[in-house]
Amino acid sequence: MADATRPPRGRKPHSSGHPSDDQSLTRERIAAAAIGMLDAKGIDNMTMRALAEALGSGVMSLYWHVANKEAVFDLALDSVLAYREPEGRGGDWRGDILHMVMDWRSTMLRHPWSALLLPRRVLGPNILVRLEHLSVCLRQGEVPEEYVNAAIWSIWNYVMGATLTRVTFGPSDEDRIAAQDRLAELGSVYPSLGRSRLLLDDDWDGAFRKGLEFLLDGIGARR
Amino acid sequence: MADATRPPRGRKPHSSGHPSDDQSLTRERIAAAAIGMLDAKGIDNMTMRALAEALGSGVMSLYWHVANKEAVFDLALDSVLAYREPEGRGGDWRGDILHMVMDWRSTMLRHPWSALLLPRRVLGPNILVRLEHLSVCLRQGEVPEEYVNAAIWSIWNYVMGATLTRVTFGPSDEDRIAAQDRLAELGSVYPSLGRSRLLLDDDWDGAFRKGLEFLLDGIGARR
DNA sequence: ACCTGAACACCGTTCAAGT
DNA sequence: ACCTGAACACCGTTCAAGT
Repeated sequence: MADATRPPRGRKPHSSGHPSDDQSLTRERIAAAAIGMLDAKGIDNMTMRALAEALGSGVMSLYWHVANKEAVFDLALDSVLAYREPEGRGGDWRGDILHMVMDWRSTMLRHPWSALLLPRRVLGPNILVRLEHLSVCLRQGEVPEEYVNAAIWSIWNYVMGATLTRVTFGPSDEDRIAAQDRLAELGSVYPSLGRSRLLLDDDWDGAFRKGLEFLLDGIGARR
Repeated sequence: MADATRPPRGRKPHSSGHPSDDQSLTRERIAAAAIGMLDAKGIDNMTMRALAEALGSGVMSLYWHVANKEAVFDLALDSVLAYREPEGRGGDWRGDILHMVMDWRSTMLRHPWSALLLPRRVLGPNILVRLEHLSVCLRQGEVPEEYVNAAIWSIWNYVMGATLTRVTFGPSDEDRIAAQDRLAELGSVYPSLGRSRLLLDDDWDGAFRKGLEFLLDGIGARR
Protein backbone atom coordinates (compact mmCIF):
# COMPACT_ATOMS: atom_id res chain seq x y z
CA MET A 1 0.00 0.00 0.00
CA ALA A 2 1.19 3.48 -0.72
CA ASP A 3 1.94 5.51 2.34
CA ALA A 4 -1.30 7.39 2.44
CA THR A 5 -0.40 9.17 5.63
CA ARG A 6 1.83 11.44 3.64
CA PRO A 7 0.32 14.37 1.75
CA PRO A 8 0.04 14.05 -2.02
CA ARG A 9 1.65 17.40 -2.61
CA GLY A 10 4.13 18.88 -0.22
CA ARG A 11 2.30 20.71 2.49
CA LYS A 12 4.00 22.58 5.21
CA PRO A 13 2.63 22.27 8.72
CA HIS A 14 0.59 25.24 9.76
CA SER A 15 3.11 28.03 10.15
CA SER A 16 3.10 30.26 13.16
CA GLY A 17 2.59 33.95 12.56
CA HIS A 18 -1.02 34.78 12.21
CA PRO A 19 -3.64 33.02 14.27
CA SER A 20 -4.90 30.16 12.16
CA ASP A 21 -8.28 30.91 10.72
CA ASP A 22 -10.30 27.86 11.51
CA GLN A 23 -11.74 27.89 8.02
CA SER A 24 -8.62 26.72 6.26
CA LEU A 25 -8.38 23.07 5.44
CA THR A 26 -5.66 21.01 7.06
CA ARG A 27 -5.04 17.29 7.29
CA GLU A 28 -5.71 17.54 11.01
CA ARG A 29 -9.08 19.20 10.52
CA ILE A 30 -9.96 16.64 7.86
CA ALA A 31 -8.99 13.75 10.13
CA ALA A 32 -10.98 15.18 13.04
CA ALA A 33 -14.05 15.77 10.92
CA ALA A 34 -13.78 12.30 9.44
CA ILE A 35 -13.61 10.72 12.89
CA GLY A 36 -16.63 12.66 14.04
CA MET A 37 -18.58 11.68 10.98
CA LEU A 38 -17.54 8.03 11.17
CA ASP A 39 -18.55 7.87 14.82
CA ALA A 40 -21.87 9.56 14.21
CA LYS A 41 -23.01 8.15 10.90
CA GLY A 42 -21.05 4.99 10.32
CA ILE A 43 -18.60 3.96 7.67
CA ASP A 44 -21.09 3.70 4.82
CA ASN A 45 -22.30 7.26 5.25
CA MET A 46 -18.86 8.77 5.35
CA THR A 47 -18.74 10.23 1.86
CA MET A 48 -16.35 12.77 0.50
CA ARG A 49 -19.25 15.08 -0.26
CA ALA A 50 -20.62 14.88 3.27
CA LEU A 51 -17.17 15.37 4.71
CA ALA A 52 -16.61 18.47 2.62
CA GLU A 53 -19.94 19.88 3.65
CA ALA A 54 -19.12 19.30 7.32
CA LEU A 55 -15.90 21.22 6.77
CA GLY A 56 -17.63 23.99 4.87
CA SER A 57 -15.60 23.51 1.74
CA GLY A 58 -16.06 22.24 -1.78
CA VAL A 59 -15.67 18.53 -2.27
CA MET A 60 -12.64 18.78 -4.45
CA SER A 61 -10.79 20.98 -2.02
CA LEU A 62 -10.20 17.87 0.04
CA TYR A 63 -8.17 16.38 -2.73
CA TRP A 64 -5.52 18.99 -2.37
CA HIS A 65 -4.69 17.70 1.10
CA VAL A 66 -5.47 14.06 0.63
CA ALA A 67 -4.87 11.61 -2.18
CA ASN A 68 -8.23 9.89 -2.07
CA LYS A 69 -10.88 8.50 0.21
CA GLU A 70 -8.69 5.68 1.46
CA ALA A 71 -6.19 8.24 2.68
CA VAL A 72 -8.92 9.85 4.75
CA PHE A 73 -9.63 6.49 6.31
CA ASP A 74 -5.96 5.93 7.04
CA LEU A 75 -5.71 9.33 8.66
CA ALA A 76 -8.72 8.80 10.88
CA LEU A 77 -7.71 5.28 11.74
CA ASP A 78 -4.18 6.08 12.78
CA SER A 79 -5.06 9.05 14.93
CA VAL A 80 -7.52 6.93 16.88
CA LEU A 81 -5.10 4.13 17.66
CA ALA A 82 -2.52 6.05 19.65
CA TYR A 83 -1.25 4.35 22.79
CA ARG A 84 1.07 5.48 25.52
CA GLU A 85 2.42 2.93 27.88
CA PRO A 86 1.48 3.36 31.52
CA GLU A 87 4.21 4.53 33.87
CA GLY A 88 4.52 1.63 36.24
CA ARG A 89 5.66 -1.16 34.00
CA GLY A 90 7.24 -3.72 36.28
CA GLY A 91 8.48 -7.04 34.97
CA ASP A 92 4.98 -8.42 34.55
CA TRP A 93 5.02 -9.16 30.83
CA ARG A 94 1.63 -10.84 30.93
CA GLY A 95 -0.04 -8.01 32.76
CA ASP A 96 1.50 -5.43 30.46
CA ILE A 97 0.24 -7.23 27.37
CA LEU A 98 -3.16 -7.69 28.90
CA HIS A 99 -3.40 -4.00 29.67
CA MET A 100 -2.40 -2.89 26.20
CA VAL A 101 -4.69 -5.37 24.48
CA MET A 102 -7.66 -4.47 26.63
CA ASP A 103 -7.08 -0.80 25.85
CA TRP A 104 -6.71 -1.64 22.18
CA ARG A 105 -10.02 -3.43 22.10
CA SER A 106 -11.95 -0.80 23.99
CA THR A 107 -10.51 1.92 21.79
CA MET A 108 -11.74 0.14 18.70
CA LEU A 109 -15.13 -0.55 20.21
CA ARG A 110 -15.46 3.16 20.90
CA HIS A 111 -14.91 3.72 17.18
CA PRO A 112 -16.54 0.70 15.60
CA TRP A 113 -15.53 1.68 12.08
CA SER A 114 -11.88 1.29 13.11
CA ALA A 115 -12.38 -2.44 13.54
CA LEU A 116 -13.65 -2.64 9.98
CA LEU A 117 -10.76 -0.60 8.66
CA LEU A 118 -7.70 -1.81 10.54
CA PRO A 119 -7.40 -5.28 9.03
CA ARG A 120 -7.65 -3.74 5.60
CA ARG A 121 -5.02 -1.08 5.85
CA VAL A 122 -2.34 -2.12 8.22
CA LEU A 123 0.87 -0.47 9.24
CA GLY A 124 0.04 3.00 10.53
CA PRO A 125 2.71 4.28 12.93
CA ASN A 126 0.45 4.20 15.97
CA ILE A 127 -0.54 0.59 15.53
CA LEU A 128 3.11 -0.25 15.01
CA VAL A 129 3.80 1.25 18.43
CA ARG A 130 1.40 -1.28 19.90
CA LEU A 131 3.06 -4.13 18.06
CA GLU A 132 6.45 -2.90 19.19
CA HIS A 133 5.21 -2.87 22.75
CA LEU A 134 3.96 -6.41 22.32
CA SER A 135 7.32 -7.45 20.97
CA VAL A 136 9.17 -5.89 23.90
CA CYS A 137 6.92 -7.49 26.48
CA LEU A 138 7.25 -10.94 24.94
CA ARG A 139 11.03 -10.73 24.95
CA GLN A 140 10.93 -9.40 28.48
CA GLY A 141 8.90 -12.48 29.34
CA GLU A 142 11.65 -14.55 27.78
CA VAL A 143 9.49 -16.07 25.10
CA PRO A 144 11.95 -17.86 22.81
CA GLU A 145 12.94 -15.96 19.68
CA GLU A 146 11.38 -18.50 17.34
CA TYR A 147 7.96 -17.89 18.86
CA VAL A 148 7.96 -14.11 19.16
CA ASN A 149 6.60 -13.30 15.72
CA ALA A 150 3.99 -16.03 15.86
CA ALA A 151 2.93 -14.76 19.27
CA ILE A 152 2.57 -11.19 18.02
CA TRP A 153 0.54 -12.24 15.01
CA SER A 154 -1.65 -14.55 17.06
CA ILE A 155 -2.56 -11.72 19.41
CA TRP A 156 -3.14 -9.42 16.45
CA ASN A 157 -5.37 -12.01 14.81
CA TYR A 158 -7.31 -12.58 17.96
CA VAL A 159 -7.93 -8.91 18.67
CA MET A 160 -8.85 -8.27 15.07
CA GLY A 161 -11.33 -11.11 14.85
CA ALA A 162 -12.88 -10.40 18.23
CA THR A 163 -13.46 -6.69 17.69
CA LEU A 164 -14.72 -7.18 14.17
CA THR A 165 -17.18 -9.81 15.28
CA ARG A 166 -18.26 -7.78 18.26
CA VAL A 167 -18.85 -4.74 16.12
CA THR A 168 -20.77 -6.35 13.29
CA PHE A 169 -22.62 -9.07 15.10
CA GLY A 170 -23.06 -7.90 18.63
CA PRO A 171 -24.98 -4.72 19.04
CA SER A 172 -27.80 -5.24 16.58
CA ASP A 173 -31.16 -6.21 18.00
CA GLU A 174 -32.05 -7.53 14.60
CA ASP A 175 -29.22 -10.03 14.78
CA ARG A 176 -30.21 -10.89 18.31
CA ILE A 177 -33.67 -11.91 17.22
CA ALA A 178 -32.35 -13.79 14.21
CA ALA A 179 -30.09 -15.68 16.57
CA GLN A 180 -33.04 -16.47 18.82
CA ASP A 181 -35.08 -17.84 15.94
CA ARG A 182 -32.17 -19.81 14.65
CA LEU A 183 -31.63 -21.30 18.07
CA ALA A 184 -35.18 -22.63 18.13
CA GLU A 185 -34.49 -24.96 15.22
CA LEU A 186 -30.91 -25.26 16.36
CA GLY A 187 -31.68 -27.81 19.00
CA SER A 188 -32.15 -30.61 16.52
CA VAL A 189 -29.65 -29.65 13.85
CA TYR A 190 -26.90 -28.28 16.04
CA PRO A 191 -27.42 -30.00 19.38
CA SER A 192 -24.11 -29.10 20.92
CA LEU A 193 -24.35 -25.44 19.91
CA GLY A 194 -27.91 -25.38 21.14
CA ARG A 195 -26.91 -26.74 24.50
CA SER A 196 -24.28 -24.09 25.13
CA ARG A 197 -26.52 -21.34 23.75
CA LEU A 198 -23.51 -19.94 21.97
CA LEU A 199 -25.44 -17.37 19.99
CA LEU A 200 -27.31 -16.05 22.98
CA ASP A 201 -24.27 -15.69 25.15
CA ASP A 202 -23.71 -11.97 25.43
CA ASP A 203 -20.85 -11.88 27.88
CA TRP A 204 -18.56 -10.42 25.24
CA ASP A 205 -16.12 -8.92 27.69
CA GLY A 206 -15.74 -12.12 29.65
CA ALA A 207 -15.35 -14.25 26.53
CA PHE A 208 -12.73 -11.88 25.18
CA ARG A 209 -10.70 -12.06 28.34
CA LYS A 210 -10.93 -15.82 28.61
CA GLY A 211 -9.79 -16.29 25.04
CA LEU A 212 -6.93 -13.88 25.51
CA GLU A 213 -5.87 -15.89 28.52
CA PHE A 214 -5.94 -19.13 26.54
CA LEU A 215 -3.57 -17.48 24.12
CA LEU A 216 -1.24 -16.03 26.73
CA ASP A 217 -1.17 -19.34 28.57
CA GLY A 218 -0.17 -21.13 25.40
CA ILE A 219 2.50 -18.54 24.66
CA GLY A 220 3.77 -18.60 28.22
CA ALA A 221 4.07 -22.37 28.10
CA ARG A 222 6.83 -21.99 25.50
CA ARG A 223 9.20 -20.41 27.96
CA MET B 1 -44.81 -39.03 -33.54
CA ALA B 2 -43.28 -36.10 -31.83
CA ASP B 3 -43.26 -32.69 -33.33
CA ALA B 4 -39.76 -32.56 -34.70
CA THR B 5 -39.93 -28.86 -35.42
CA ARG B 6 -40.65 -28.01 -31.87
CA PRO B 7 -37.63 -26.46 -30.16
CA PRO B 8 -36.39 -28.44 -27.15
CA ARG B 9 -37.64 -25.68 -24.98
CA GLY B 10 -39.60 -27.82 -22.53
CA ARG B 11 -38.69 -27.05 -18.94
CA LYS B 12 -37.78 -30.32 -17.31
CA PRO B 13 -36.43 -30.55 -13.80
CA HIS B 14 -33.54 -32.78 -14.85
CA SER B 15 -32.93 -32.28 -18.54
CA SER B 16 -31.12 -35.19 -20.17
CA GLY B 17 -30.11 -33.31 -23.28
CA HIS B 18 -28.87 -29.79 -23.31
CA PRO B 19 -27.40 -28.16 -20.25
CA SER B 20 -26.75 -25.12 -22.38
CA ASP B 21 -30.43 -24.68 -22.68
CA ASP B 22 -31.25 -23.73 -19.11
CA GLN B 23 -31.10 -19.99 -19.47
CA SER B 24 -33.56 -19.48 -16.69
CA LEU B 25 -32.35 -17.73 -13.60
CA THR B 26 -32.17 -19.63 -10.34
CA ARG B 27 -30.62 -18.84 -7.01
CA GLU B 28 -28.15 -21.64 -7.63
CA ARG B 29 -27.03 -20.20 -10.96
CA ILE B 30 -26.77 -16.76 -9.40
CA ALA B 31 -24.67 -18.07 -6.53
CA ALA B 32 -22.36 -19.98 -8.86
CA ALA B 33 -21.89 -16.98 -11.15
CA ALA B 34 -21.25 -14.73 -8.18
CA ILE B 35 -18.58 -17.06 -6.83
CA GLY B 36 -16.88 -17.21 -10.20
CA MET B 37 -16.93 -13.46 -10.54
CA LEU B 38 -15.74 -12.87 -6.98
CA ASP B 39 -12.86 -15.30 -7.49
CA ALA B 40 -11.90 -13.79 -10.80
CA LYS B 41 -12.40 -10.09 -10.31
CA GLY B 42 -12.48 -9.48 -6.59
CA ILE B 43 -15.10 -8.14 -4.30
CA ASP B 44 -15.03 -4.57 -5.52
CA ASN B 45 -15.74 -5.54 -9.11
CA MET B 46 -18.65 -7.79 -8.30
CA THR B 47 -21.46 -5.51 -9.38
CA MET B 48 -25.03 -6.43 -10.00
CA ARG B 49 -24.71 -5.22 -13.56
CA ALA B 50 -21.65 -7.36 -14.25
CA LEU B 51 -23.31 -10.34 -12.62
CA ALA B 52 -26.39 -9.96 -14.76
CA GLU B 53 -24.30 -9.69 -17.89
CA ALA B 54 -22.41 -12.86 -16.99
CA LEU B 55 -25.75 -14.60 -16.62
CA GLY B 56 -27.08 -13.18 -19.86
CA SER B 57 -29.98 -11.42 -18.25
CA GLY B 58 -31.11 -7.94 -17.45
CA VAL B 59 -29.89 -6.44 -14.23
CA MET B 60 -33.26 -6.19 -12.62
CA SER B 61 -34.11 -9.81 -13.32
CA LEU B 62 -31.79 -10.72 -10.47
CA TYR B 63 -34.02 -8.91 -8.05
CA TRP B 64 -36.82 -11.36 -8.60
CA HIS B 65 -34.70 -14.13 -7.11
CA VAL B 66 -32.71 -12.16 -4.62
CA ALA B 67 -33.57 -9.32 -2.28
CA ASN B 68 -30.44 -7.24 -2.86
CA LYS B 69 -26.71 -7.36 -3.31
CA GLU B 70 -26.07 -8.46 0.25
CA ALA B 71 -28.22 -11.53 -0.34
CA VAL B 72 -26.00 -12.43 -3.27
CA PHE B 73 -22.99 -12.20 -1.00
CA ASP B 74 -24.68 -14.37 1.62
CA LEU B 75 -25.54 -16.95 -1.01
CA ALA B 76 -22.03 -17.13 -2.39
CA LEU B 77 -20.45 -17.12 1.05
CA ASP B 78 -22.49 -19.92 2.48
CA SER B 79 -22.10 -22.24 -0.48
CA VAL B 80 -18.34 -21.91 -0.24
CA LEU B 81 -18.07 -22.75 3.44
CA ALA B 82 -19.48 -26.27 3.38
CA TYR B 83 -17.61 -28.84 5.47
CA ARG B 84 -18.03 -32.53 5.89
CA GLU B 85 -16.25 -34.24 8.72
CA PRO B 86 -13.70 -36.85 7.72
CA GLU B 87 -14.65 -40.47 8.36
CA GLY B 88 -12.01 -41.54 10.82
CA ARG B 89 -12.72 -39.36 13.80
CA GLY B 90 -11.16 -41.04 16.76
CA GLY B 91 -11.12 -39.49 20.20
CA ASP B 92 -8.43 -36.98 19.23
CA TRP B 93 -10.29 -33.75 19.92
CA ARG B 94 -7.25 -31.62 19.26
CA GLY B 95 -6.46 -33.26 15.96
CA ASP B 96 -10.07 -33.03 14.84
CA ILE B 97 -10.21 -29.32 15.59
CA LEU B 98 -6.89 -28.73 13.91
CA HIS B 99 -8.09 -30.50 10.79
CA MET B 100 -11.32 -28.57 10.56
CA VAL B 101 -9.67 -25.22 11.21
CA MET B 102 -6.92 -25.82 8.68
CA ASP B 103 -9.54 -26.73 6.09
CA TRP B 104 -11.55 -23.68 7.05
CA ARG B 105 -8.60 -21.40 6.55
CA SER B 106 -7.51 -22.88 3.23
CA THR B 107 -11.06 -22.72 1.94
CA MET B 108 -11.23 -19.03 2.70
CA LEU B 109 -7.82 -18.37 1.22
CA ARG B 110 -9.00 -20.04 -1.97
CA HIS B 111 -11.84 -17.51 -2.04
CA PRO B 112 -10.24 -14.40 -0.55
CA TRP B 113 -13.46 -12.39 -0.69
CA SER B 114 -14.99 -14.85 1.77
CA ALA B 115 -12.61 -13.69 4.48
CA LEU B 116 -13.79 -10.14 3.93
CA LEU B 117 -17.42 -11.16 4.01
CA LEU B 118 -17.69 -13.74 6.78
CA PRO B 119 -17.10 -11.50 9.78
CA ARG B 120 -19.73 -9.12 8.45
CA ARG B 121 -22.56 -11.51 7.86
CA VAL B 122 -22.44 -14.34 10.30
CA LEU B 123 -24.76 -17.26 10.85
CA GLY B 124 -25.02 -19.11 7.54
CA PRO B 125 -25.95 -22.77 8.06
CA ASN B 126 -22.68 -24.11 6.71
CA ILE B 127 -20.55 -22.05 9.05
CA LEU B 128 -22.77 -23.12 11.91
CA VAL B 129 -21.93 -26.72 11.04
CA ARG B 130 -18.29 -25.87 11.61
CA LEU B 131 -19.05 -24.23 14.93
CA GLU B 132 -21.15 -27.20 15.96
CA HIS B 133 -18.26 -29.47 15.11
CA LEU B 134 -15.98 -27.32 17.23
CA SER B 135 -18.43 -27.53 20.09
CA VAL B 136 -18.65 -31.31 19.88
CA CYS B 137 -14.89 -31.74 19.77
CA LEU B 138 -14.33 -29.51 22.78
CA ARG B 139 -16.86 -31.41 24.86
CA GLN B 140 -15.36 -34.65 23.66
CA GLY B 141 -12.05 -33.31 24.92
CA GLU B 142 -13.71 -32.69 28.24
CA VAL B 143 -13.19 -28.97 28.24
CA PRO B 144 -15.26 -27.69 31.17
CA GLU B 145 -18.66 -26.32 30.28
CA GLU B 146 -17.82 -22.81 31.43
CA TYR B 147 -15.02 -22.58 28.88
CA VAL B 148 -16.68 -24.10 25.84
CA ASN B 149 -18.24 -20.94 24.45
CA ALA B 150 -15.16 -18.87 25.09
CA ALA B 151 -13.08 -21.52 23.37
CA ILE B 152 -15.32 -21.57 20.33
CA TRP B 153 -15.28 -17.80 20.01
CA SER B 154 -11.55 -17.60 20.54
CA ILE B 155 -10.95 -20.00 17.68
CA TRP B 156 -13.45 -18.14 15.53
CA ASN B 157 -11.73 -14.85 16.31
CA TYR B 158 -8.33 -16.24 15.58
CA VAL B 159 -9.29 -17.76 12.24
CA MET B 160 -11.15 -14.64 11.24
CA GLY B 161 -8.29 -12.29 12.06
CA ALA B 162 -5.66 -14.51 10.52
CA THR B 163 -7.40 -15.05 7.19
CA LEU B 164 -8.44 -11.45 6.90
CA THR B 165 -4.92 -10.24 7.53
CA ARG B 166 -3.44 -12.81 5.21
CA VAL B 167 -5.81 -11.84 2.46
CA THR B 168 -5.48 -8.08 2.66
CA PHE B 169 -1.91 -7.71 3.74
CA GLY B 170 -0.08 -10.73 2.48
CA PRO B 171 -0.11 -11.24 -1.21
CA SER B 172 0.63 -7.78 -2.51
CA ASP B 173 4.17 -7.06 -3.68
CA GLU B 174 3.38 -3.43 -3.23
CA ASP B 175 2.77 -4.06 0.45
CA ARG B 176 5.93 -6.09 0.64
CA ILE B 177 8.00 -3.17 -0.58
CA ALA B 178 6.23 -0.69 1.66
CA ALA B 179 7.03 -2.98 4.58
CA GLN B 180 10.66 -3.07 3.52
CA ASP B 181 10.89 0.69 3.38
CA ARG B 182 9.16 1.02 6.67
CA LEU B 183 11.54 -1.46 8.23
CA ALA B 184 14.50 0.62 7.18
CA GLU B 185 13.48 3.45 9.46
CA LEU B 186 12.00 0.93 11.82
CA GLY B 187 15.29 -0.01 13.37
CA SER B 188 15.48 3.17 15.40
CA VAL B 189 11.82 3.74 16.17
CA TYR B 190 10.73 0.18 16.63
CA PRO B 191 13.87 -1.67 17.66
CA SER B 192 12.22 -4.83 18.85
CA LEU B 193 10.02 -5.15 15.79
CA GLY B 194 12.99 -4.41 13.62
CA ARG B 195 15.00 -7.15 15.25
CA SER B 196 12.41 -9.84 14.68
CA ARG B 197 11.70 -8.57 11.15
CA LEU B 198 8.02 -9.09 11.84
CA LEU B 199 6.84 -7.43 8.65
CA LEU B 200 9.19 -9.38 6.45
CA ASP B 201 8.33 -12.73 7.89
CA ASP B 202 6.36 -14.52 5.22
CA ASP B 203 5.91 -17.91 6.82
CA TRP B 204 2.18 -17.38 7.06
CA ASP B 205 1.31 -21.05 7.26
CA GLY B 206 3.80 -21.73 10.02
CA ALA B 207 2.73 -18.69 12.01
CA PHE B 208 -0.90 -19.66 11.69
CA ARG B 209 -0.24 -23.14 12.97
CA LYS B 210 1.89 -21.95 15.86
CA GLY B 211 -0.73 -19.48 16.97
CA LEU B 212 -3.47 -22.07 16.73
CA GLU B 213 -1.39 -24.32 18.92
CA PHE B 214 -0.94 -21.58 21.52
CA LEU B 215 -4.70 -21.36 21.64
CA LEU B 216 -5.35 -25.08 21.81
CA ASP B 217 -2.71 -25.47 24.49
CA GLY B 218 -4.35 -22.79 26.56
CA ILE B 219 -7.75 -24.38 26.08
CA GLY B 220 -6.44 -27.85 26.83
CA ALA B 221 -4.87 -26.61 30.05
CA ARG B 222 -8.37 -25.99 31.43
CA ARG B 223 -9.19 -29.66 31.53
C1' DA C 1 -44.53 -16.27 -12.29
C1' DC C 2 -40.86 -14.18 -14.31
C1' DC C 3 -38.34 -10.60 -16.73
C1' DT C 4 -37.27 -5.82 -18.52
C1' DG C 5 -35.51 -0.75 -19.61
C1' DA C 6 -35.77 3.74 -18.05
C1' DA C 7 -34.92 6.55 -14.42
C1' DC C 8 -33.56 8.10 -9.66
C1' DA C 9 -30.43 9.26 -6.30
C1' DC C 10 -26.43 8.70 -5.38
C1' DC C 11 -20.93 7.68 -5.52
C1' DG C 12 -15.38 8.90 -6.10
C1' DT C 13 -12.54 11.23 -8.95
C1' DT C 14 -10.54 13.87 -13.43
C1' DC C 15 -10.08 18.13 -15.39
C1' DA C 16 -9.61 22.76 -16.58
C1' DA C 17 -9.95 26.77 -14.41
C1' DG C 18 -10.06 30.18 -10.86
C1' DT C 19 -7.49 33.02 -6.80
C1' DA D 1 -0.35 27.39 -2.79
C1' DC D 2 -4.92 26.51 -2.37
C1' DC D 3 -9.70 26.02 -3.82
C1' DT D 4 -13.71 25.33 -7.08
C1' DG D 5 -17.87 23.64 -10.18
C1' DA D 6 -18.88 20.99 -13.98
C1' DA D 7 -18.62 16.69 -15.81
C1' DC D 8 -17.49 11.65 -16.27
C1' DA D 9 -18.11 7.03 -15.40
C1' DC D 10 -19.90 4.55 -12.62
C1' DC D 11 -23.11 2.41 -8.55
C1' DG D 12 -27.67 -0.22 -6.23
C1' DT D 13 -32.30 -0.07 -6.46
C1' DT D 14 -37.49 1.73 -7.36
C1' DC D 15 -41.00 1.70 -10.54
C1' DA D 16 -44.22 0.86 -13.99
C1' DA D 17 -44.66 -2.11 -17.42
C1' DG D 18 -44.21 -6.11 -20.31
C1' DT D 19 -44.89 -11.59 -21.06
